Parts: sequence; C-alpha cells; structure tokens
Amino acid sequence: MESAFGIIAEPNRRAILSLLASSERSVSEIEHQLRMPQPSVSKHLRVLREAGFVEARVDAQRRVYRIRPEPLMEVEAWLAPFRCFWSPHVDALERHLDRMGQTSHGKKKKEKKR
Amino acid sequence: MESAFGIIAEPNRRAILSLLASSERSVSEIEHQLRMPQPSVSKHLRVLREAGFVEARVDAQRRVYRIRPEPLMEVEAWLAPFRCFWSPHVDALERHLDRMGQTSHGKKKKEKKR
DNA sequence: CAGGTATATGACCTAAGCGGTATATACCTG
DNA sequence: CAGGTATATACCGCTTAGGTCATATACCTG
Repeated sequence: MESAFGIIAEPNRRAILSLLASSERSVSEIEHQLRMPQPSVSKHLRVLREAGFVEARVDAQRRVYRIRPEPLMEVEAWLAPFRCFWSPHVDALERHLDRMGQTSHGKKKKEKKR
Repeated sequence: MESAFGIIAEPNRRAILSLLASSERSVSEIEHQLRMPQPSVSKHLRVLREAGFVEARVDAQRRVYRIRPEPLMEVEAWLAPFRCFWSPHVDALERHLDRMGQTSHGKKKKEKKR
C-alpha cells in the first residue's frame, strides 16, 4: 500500500480512524463499536500502524490505539491547492453530501452540461 | 469504486487532479505532461468524471477537463475532526514528508516540494 | 501451572482494479 | 468523401487487497 491515500481508501479503516479521533480505544472496543470481526480489526490496525496513522500503547493484555496525525496532515497538504475552488461552492457541498447519504450507490450514465 | 477516497487512492488520478488544479486541460495535454498512455488517461478521466471530480467541455475534437470541487470537499470534511491533532505537530509534518521522500517509489512524477 | 482473555498472524479464496494493446467513434480539413 | 487527429472503449492478464477461519502468542488471575 503505497501512500496515505491508499490507506484511507478502505471504509473500515476510515471508520477506525474516525472512532479514534474522539478518543483512544482498545482493539476489543473497536471490535464491538464497529461490529467487525476481531482479525479484521487487528489486520486493519496493523496497516494503519505501519503507515503511521496510529500507534499502540500496551496496557496489560490490551493494546490501546491512538491517532498519529502526520499521514493525515499529508492528505490535508495535498488538498491545499484545491481550496480555491471551495468558496463558490460552500453550499454545493451540502447538496452533494445529501445525495451521497440517501442513494447508497447512485450510478449515473449520462452527463449533463450547463 | 465506492467513495471519493477510493478514487484518489490512485497516484495517476491524483496527478491528473493536481494538474487540473492549476488550469483546465485537454486529454492530450494531460497525456503529454504526465507522460502516460492515452487510453490510461481516458480511463482515469472517466472514473474521475463519473465520481464527480471533473467535468468535460467539448471543444471541436477535444474534451477539455476541469475540476469539480464537491468530492474533494467531502474528503476535506472527513478530515475536519482530526484537525485538533494538527497544532502540536506542525513541525512533525515536515519530518514525515521528508521520510516519505526517500521511500522506494519506482515511479517519479513531477512532485513539488512544499 | 492451568485456564481464560486479548490480540496477532497465517492460509486460502475471491474479486476488483490497473496497465497494455487493439480498435472503435467523433470531428475536423481539404 | 478521404484521411487525419483526438478521445473513448473492449478485452485480457496480472497483481493485490480484503474477508473468513483457524491458530498462535502474550498476559493476567487464581
């Protein structure tokens, strides 16, 4: 997995990161809150750890994971040159997110021009 | 390709987007500037277009592509909860990016160093 | 030490995605 | 209309990543 972008392409990994954003958690906490099988959690955590997104603290048998911000800052940095497109479209984002929210997978064939 | 994150996981697609960030371009312009085969460019542009990252304007035989910001805003929005981690680590980003620079990447594109 | 809990790893399978080549379509110019 | 340029698509083979199941390792407690 080359870059930070490849790492966060995985929905479960994003879910783990979002969960850890609020506070650090043990593997089993992640497992239960996200309702995913434990080997899968461990595997994703390994990927995240090796890519520098998280780090683990040992607490008895538990490993408590927490965010490390650098790789996400890299994403943020890549995004910077596009910021100038934001301002005319601040409202458009909400419409976009709305559309994303309800239609689980709206496939569009035809493109429209304006 | 489920989400916007999956789309930008591809390095060539990120390169195309970064190129379009400065100004709109035709397919052949992208092809030459990024030195990638034309079918590959068209294929990536299709993915980007169907995901809403770009749109095309027809100009004779050319298709001129330009950025549409919504999906990138979605990424930005997802990133927001992690911003609170930034401030103590502003300097750490540079060290991180330096390390990234020397990792083995067979491909080198026109990367700009901060 | 035994037994239990927490986490990591390995093997296997499947599917998706990318690169490459060849070809099709669209449009322009003379 | 012919020939040329610009772009899109179809097909194929390969690699890789993710899910699942089984098992291994680590640590705690009685």
